[in-house]
Amino acid sequence: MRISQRAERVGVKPTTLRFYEQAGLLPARRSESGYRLYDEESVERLEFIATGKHLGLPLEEIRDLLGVWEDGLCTDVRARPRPMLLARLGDAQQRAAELEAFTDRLREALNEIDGPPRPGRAADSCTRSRR
Amino acid sequence: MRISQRAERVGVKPTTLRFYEQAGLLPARRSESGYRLYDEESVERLEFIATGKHLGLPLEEIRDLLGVWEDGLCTDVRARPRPMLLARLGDAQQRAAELEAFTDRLREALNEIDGPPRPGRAADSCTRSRR
DNA sequence: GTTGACCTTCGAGTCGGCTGGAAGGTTTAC
DNA sequence: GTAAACCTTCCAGCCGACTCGAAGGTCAAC
Repeated sequence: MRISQRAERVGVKPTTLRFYEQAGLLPARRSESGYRLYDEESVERLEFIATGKHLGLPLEEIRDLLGVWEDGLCTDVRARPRPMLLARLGDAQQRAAELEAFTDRLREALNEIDGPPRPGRAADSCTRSRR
Repeated sequence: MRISQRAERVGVKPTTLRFYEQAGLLPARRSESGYRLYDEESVERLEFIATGKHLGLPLEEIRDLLGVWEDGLCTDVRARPRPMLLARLGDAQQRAAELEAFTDRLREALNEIDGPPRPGRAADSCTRSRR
């Protein structure tokens, strides 16, 4: 599959795929004439990249993590990715906690908007002070 | 409290606070001579900003959400922020799911690294194909 | 065999989010 | 009263992550 089709199927632009290749995130085979060729594995990688990006990881980090999936489980590299995985795991847990606090705040705001109008709170009581 | 102290106390640079003010995220009172002055509320706002950033929201979005906390609960603006809050809530839930899937993959990789060496898998079986 | 869609590389541009420097005003301590 | 530390505005620069355009090669269809 060539670059345009792959790009379209995952919802990005061909330039982005070229950029990812250059950044070491998405290797591509080449045809005889030099065209990039993508197989199904590239979809998996691109989904992984999308998730990492959505979680706010920089491409460099995503590239390293991809390296862990891709060929990181061989004995000779066993030791290397461990600290990174642990660090990322810690991040992810912290982020999950933040996310929960954040959704709580959002829900709270929604409740205040949607809930029954509270008697003690007139419209003109709206000041800069919160809660 | 002036800009340097506030910046130091929340772990950012004064330039960043000025940038946030200019971007409409962090208003500041001014002294007679024009110095920015920050009260305790600014810490709350900055924590909120930090969380939003950590969740990957653009500053523009964070600014709008801050507007909701800040003065969004008055009757005359009740209707406005609701769709945004719902959208953000949806995002947050989706993100939480992604985060969980991601930590699962991290843990899985750690298990493969740390776990007992599996007999059927020699060091030279390390190929590009995954799992 | 030429047209048009697609591909290549390379280099420059864009955008968000800062970051730093210059030129000058204020405050504090000696 | 002056030096150091801090503040102001303004404007230019940087970094990550794309995004685009130019100049040219490839390939399928007519």
